[in-house]
Amino acid sequence: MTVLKKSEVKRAALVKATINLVNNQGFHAAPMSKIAKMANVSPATIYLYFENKQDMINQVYKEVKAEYVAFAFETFKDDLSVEDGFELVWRRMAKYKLDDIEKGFFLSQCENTPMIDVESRQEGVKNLAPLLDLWDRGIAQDIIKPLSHHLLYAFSIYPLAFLLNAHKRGDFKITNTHLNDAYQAAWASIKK
Amino acid sequence: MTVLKKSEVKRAALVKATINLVNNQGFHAAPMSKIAKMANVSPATIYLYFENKQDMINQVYKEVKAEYVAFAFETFKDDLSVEDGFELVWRRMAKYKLDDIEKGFFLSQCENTPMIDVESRQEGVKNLAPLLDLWDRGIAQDIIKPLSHHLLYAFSIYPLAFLLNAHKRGDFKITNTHLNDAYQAAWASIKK
Amino acid sequence: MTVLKKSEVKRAALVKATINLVNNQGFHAAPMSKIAKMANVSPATIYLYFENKQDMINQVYKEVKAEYVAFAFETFKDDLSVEDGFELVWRRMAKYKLDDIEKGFFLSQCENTPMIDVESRQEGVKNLAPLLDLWDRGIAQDIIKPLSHHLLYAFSIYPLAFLLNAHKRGDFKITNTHLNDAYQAAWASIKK
Amino acid sequence: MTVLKKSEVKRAALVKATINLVNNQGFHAAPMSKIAKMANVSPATIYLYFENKQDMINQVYKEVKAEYVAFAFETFKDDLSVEDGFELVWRRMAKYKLDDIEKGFFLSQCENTPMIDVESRQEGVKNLAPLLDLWDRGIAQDIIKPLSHHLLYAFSIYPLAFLLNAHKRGDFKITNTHLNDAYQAAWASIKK
DNA sequence: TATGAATGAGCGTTCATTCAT
DNA sequence: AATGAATGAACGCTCATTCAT
Repeated sequence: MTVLKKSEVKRAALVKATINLVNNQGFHAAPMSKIAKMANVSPATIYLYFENKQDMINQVYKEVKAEYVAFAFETFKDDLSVEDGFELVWRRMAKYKLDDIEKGFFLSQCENTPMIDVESRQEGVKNLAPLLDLWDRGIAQDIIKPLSHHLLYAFSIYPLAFLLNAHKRGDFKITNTHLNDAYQAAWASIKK
Repeated sequence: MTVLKKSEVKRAALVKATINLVNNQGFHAAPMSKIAKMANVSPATIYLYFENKQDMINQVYKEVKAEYVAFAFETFKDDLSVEDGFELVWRRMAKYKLDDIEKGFFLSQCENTPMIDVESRQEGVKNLAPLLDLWDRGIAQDIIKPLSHHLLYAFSIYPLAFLLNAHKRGDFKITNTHLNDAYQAAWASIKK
Repeated sequence: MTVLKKSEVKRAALVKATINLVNNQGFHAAPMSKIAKMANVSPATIYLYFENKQDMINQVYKEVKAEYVAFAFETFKDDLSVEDGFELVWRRMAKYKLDDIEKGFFLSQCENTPMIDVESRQEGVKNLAPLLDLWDRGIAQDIIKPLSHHLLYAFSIYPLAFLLNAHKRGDFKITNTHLNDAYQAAWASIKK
Repeated sequence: MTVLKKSEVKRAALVKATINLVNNQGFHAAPMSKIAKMANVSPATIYLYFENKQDMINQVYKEVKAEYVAFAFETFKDDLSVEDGFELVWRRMAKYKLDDIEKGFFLSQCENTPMIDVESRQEGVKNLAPLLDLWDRGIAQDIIKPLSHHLLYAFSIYPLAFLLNAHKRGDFKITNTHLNDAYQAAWASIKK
């Protein structure tokens, strides 16, 4: 509607190009010049939208993470039972990552790298609040083991990243059966 | 008479420096010049021990991975029951990573990065054979769920990487209790 | 309106610097950094105009060679007699090299070096076509010895390079008399 | 016979390796380490025989040049007629270069490069004294044109370098007929 | 005499970033 | 808002040379 619209297009192209390039060869093989070329803009244009490369990576991370979490919780409602709620969220997380492998893989790569700064990572975690609340409810109801959120996350959510990586590398094809098995394993690991 | 050739000392210093620098800032922030400086050698010396940077990273990865797996299986015996065997290996894996956080974290970082080439990764996986055999035995004995090795690994072993990263980042202190809880979760996720 | 884009100025400066440095110390003593400095640009700027050092040398060679040949044939016409045509071209070749000793010497240095790739050299030779045609005409008219073009070139044109080198080195000053003598020798060597 | 003998072998191997490598890719592609490897000695050993790379190249040049000239004049006698003497020397020069193409090509490459220092080049020229004397005799006898030695050399000897280069590059195969033609051209260019 | 290990300096090249328009 | 040209700094790596034995 406004003049800004055009810029949104360019920004989106830059974000997409960044994800694409980082995925294919890692951060070190995603130079600004290539990102610019893939997004069909001048290198200088990048700096109209982002402060620098660090900032760009972090913004892209935060955006994708936010989109991911939003999708995961979109149909979630507080009145669901703990188990139903967890399964719903878990399956939507898996769905998001499998439906948009590029973004899913990008998130996985960011999970362990020091390129994402502390603040961005914390902001990413904050979005998970509804899940943590659900876990706390489950713990209170004696349905879920009374463990640290870190442990619950490590065993029920984090494994998806590994499966996705193996899937993307071609080592392992995630079928529907695998997905069901995986959910069962996730739930088994945290349920009381 | 064990003679430590000077070269082995330098090589070890280089390996250590590589792990250290990669851990602190990621691969892209571990230039050869810094690695050399940290290892107290000339940049040119690196190339007496490694073909190039790629080769260096991969060799370091393979060495650490081999050491890690060797440690994990050191006291393992085939006549252990499936559950005892798994717990033994799991706890030694955790112990290795916690005792030498630097190496543990380095392995985590390597898990997802495209800097490690396919061949090195596969060699790393090959070392896990005894664990896979144990799982197969467990499946045959109806003790462990009949799942793909990828799934078993994702839920019972991979979560350790997440906990270690959080620990290293200072988000989360891994206590003995956590470790026991974690083992319970790992076992719960794969046991029938 | 002839607009000299800034870039053409820089490119020309780079070409000039390359010729200059290669002449003074040979290819191995003409590092990109020195070339950049002499041309008053950043090292990185070179790569906006040339793909790499090889490409640069070859482009410079081809340009100078083309300029040289263009000059040599500028006033040549097909209706000249064989002898007049040859003398004209020969003298203009000599004039070009003596008027711009730097370029002349550069061409000499390129004549024998493996730094010039096969393709560039062949392109350089292609430009000589009118001279080869003239020789063929001379052979047909029984004015010139029926020799391979290589032989005709070796004895009538190539010697200029030697004289130029000696001149540049200061061993030998090429006077007008020398030039006339040289032409006589060149003609004597190929005329029937 | 003496201890020196062994070193002569190594020295000779180094000289040969230098010629070989310089020929194949030019000076810039003949690093000391490769030369050492090809001569089956340690890089450090080179410095027992030569002061540094410059010195090495120059010594090799001087040696080959001396050998070449010695061969050329070996059967030459002062009582030969000017024309017979010239033909004899010319043909032996050609023979040397064609019989040992490696050395012949090496000399050609040295002819124009600034890598050979002034002193070495002059020493190379000094060896040609008998030829220059012959020319002077020819001039006195009114058989040869009264030209500067530089001119006589440029037209009667230097062309061989061009033919050899073309031959080595594979552009042009020097046959016996070509050789005879070449001699005729050489003589024609300088004879009165 | 001879070496393999080691090196500082410097190579060709690329990078994230900025400038002039 | 957008750019292509330009850049200083730094990269991975190689070189001629020296050192310890």
